[in-house]
Amino acid sequence: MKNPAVRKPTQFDVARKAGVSQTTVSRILNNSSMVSIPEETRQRVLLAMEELSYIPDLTARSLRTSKTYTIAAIIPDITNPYYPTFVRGIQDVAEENAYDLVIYNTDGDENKERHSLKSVAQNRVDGLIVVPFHISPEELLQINIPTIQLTQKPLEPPNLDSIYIDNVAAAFTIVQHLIDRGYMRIGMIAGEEDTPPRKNRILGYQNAIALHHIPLDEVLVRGGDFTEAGGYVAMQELLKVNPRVDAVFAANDLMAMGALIAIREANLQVPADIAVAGMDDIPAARLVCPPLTTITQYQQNIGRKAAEMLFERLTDGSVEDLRSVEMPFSLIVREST
Amino acid sequence: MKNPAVRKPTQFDVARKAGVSQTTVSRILNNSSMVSIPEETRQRVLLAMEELSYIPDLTARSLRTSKTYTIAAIIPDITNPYYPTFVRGIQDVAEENAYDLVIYNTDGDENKERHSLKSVAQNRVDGLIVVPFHISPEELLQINIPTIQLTQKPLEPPNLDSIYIDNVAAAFTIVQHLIDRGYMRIGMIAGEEDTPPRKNRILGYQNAIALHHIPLDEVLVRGGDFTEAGGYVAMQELLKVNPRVDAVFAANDLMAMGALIAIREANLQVPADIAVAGMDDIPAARLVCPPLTTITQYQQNIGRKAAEMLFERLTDGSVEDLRSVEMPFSLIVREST
DNA sequence: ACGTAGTACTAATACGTATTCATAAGATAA
DNA sequence: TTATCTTATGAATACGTATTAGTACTACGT
Repeated sequence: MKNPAVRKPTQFDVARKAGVSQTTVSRILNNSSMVSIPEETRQRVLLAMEELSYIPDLTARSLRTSKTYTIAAIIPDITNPYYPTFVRGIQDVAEENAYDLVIYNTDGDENKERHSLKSVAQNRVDGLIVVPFHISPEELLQINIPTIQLTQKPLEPPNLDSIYIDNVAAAFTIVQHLIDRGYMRIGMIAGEEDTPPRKNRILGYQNAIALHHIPLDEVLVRGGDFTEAGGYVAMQELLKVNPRVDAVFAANDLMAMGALIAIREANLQVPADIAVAGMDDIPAARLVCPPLTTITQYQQNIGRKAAEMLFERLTDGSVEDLRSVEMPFSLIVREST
Repeated sequence: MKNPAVRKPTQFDVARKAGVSQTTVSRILNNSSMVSIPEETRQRVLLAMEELSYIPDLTARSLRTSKTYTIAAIIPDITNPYYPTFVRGIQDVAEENAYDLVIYNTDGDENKERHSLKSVAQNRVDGLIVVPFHISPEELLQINIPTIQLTQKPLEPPNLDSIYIDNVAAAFTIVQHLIDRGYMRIGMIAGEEDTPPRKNRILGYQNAIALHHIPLDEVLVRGGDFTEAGGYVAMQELLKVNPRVDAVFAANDLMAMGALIAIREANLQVPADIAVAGMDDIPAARLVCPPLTTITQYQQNIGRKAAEMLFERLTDGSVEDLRSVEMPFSLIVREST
């Protein structure tokens, strides 16, 4: 499989073959315009490279230039349908810039987040895009590489570039939609404790409820861990606690889908008996039945934008002001409400 | 954001601070058991590291040791729901081995596949897991690093480690299931031309059809590009070409879901009028309606196994025989058939 | 008393590259 | 003709680490 006998050719090998110095080879590779090289020599060297099938060693190059041509993304879980599109957005931009992407999954776990950061700090990457659940901006600042954060709102104070959607407004929008539709007893499945999305989405929910003097009762429930199973359990609890609930807002689509199943098992109809709204517009949202009303965040765009901001930092280097970019969301009404 | 003034501390800085040589620092870091270091010295050095918040430079380390502690995965598209779980399996094993993972998306495009390979060849990674659509084993051998391939069947000749599920048998199994259920006019949505999965799944389909002397007609259709949209169009064509079709086997779940939509729009019932079966058991498969009968490949296990095989090569180094590992699949019967 | 065997270190080097500094030959200017 | 400027090239070095090849110094057996 691996042939240890043959050493990979280096610039020295190419140089010897072409009858020039390693310096010249390097110059041709990077076509340094500072220095003139006759076409004849250039061709001779290129030919030698070809014949030896020389491939530059990125590691050595990195050591010399302090550039790894790699960026990192720290996300909770690629298995959560929210993230593949987000990551793909990042990756496309990375590729356009001839960069690689390494991915860390933290499962929203504090230790894993820290661990990922440590890895990133070892000069492995030139830049970082992170979806922080527990890590503070201060910790991110410490590792001292260009970083873009996905946050829930503008950073205060803004000590790091960030990109966010207004989760409070988004949650408000979808609950408002439920109210407009005439639903009055609106429960919420809120997701895991101590996570940033949970807090803001609850806030938006409460704002909408308060604004319309809707009887709040005690319909607010925690919903597991942003998974479908969590949503399923939470919905069962909701139905037990308050059987009169006529609509449910789940803090993400996965939980909304779990809720759909729980409702079906309770022999109730969606949306006739209970309306269900989710959030994120994951690909499956339009495929379940009934198709899910939700909020799209245009994840791929967020990924792209984050990466673009990062590369501006990487290439431009001009330390402009820190930016906090708000991204749009929009309501997608389908048949579940 | 980035403070260029402060140079990151190196082993030399630590050494100076602790009053020892850089050699000693390196020894302590790698706790080379070949050499004895008194506890007192060790503590002094560790303290110095702590105070300077020294972090080893992976790039330099890589150059010296020729190990990058990174592996690569080349896959078609992380946005295709088949792959996140597969990747997660790889990543979990990588993490257990303190390795990072970099991901390349090829979109099944030949140029992008080649391009990813080039990147991998630059000594960026210690090993590679690849889902090849167009790349030949010979090309993979050329880059001369430990590689595990996800294939459709045992390699012939086996010049590279591979892991596969028996796609022919899997397709046969699910078509057999349709036949058992009494369906007689079974169409297939086969996926993109010139792709390995397509060929084998068609073969399995044909085997089952042939075995039972089922009238074949001309119900076999190409189905776009393994996407839901492709499945949608293909199903429409199928219905037009042969309105009497009473079951459809789609070569993956995404296309099956597209088919479900096309069928719904034609005012037909699943499975009463037409049964639909997919393949892959992506997470959404059980959430659509009706829930999809399909074949699971246990993608996460495949990812894990591939990574484990890779790390055996990486750590053990003993060039054992090449392996071709078959992974299990199983039929999951839901309400769509 | 003297060789031998640890013990506790260090100096020097190599990994493959990009870059700075230097140089020799030819071209141009004076 | 001589001084200066280009052009074309190379030698030497640094990036930060792991490792090889020493070097003192102490302990110990005989």
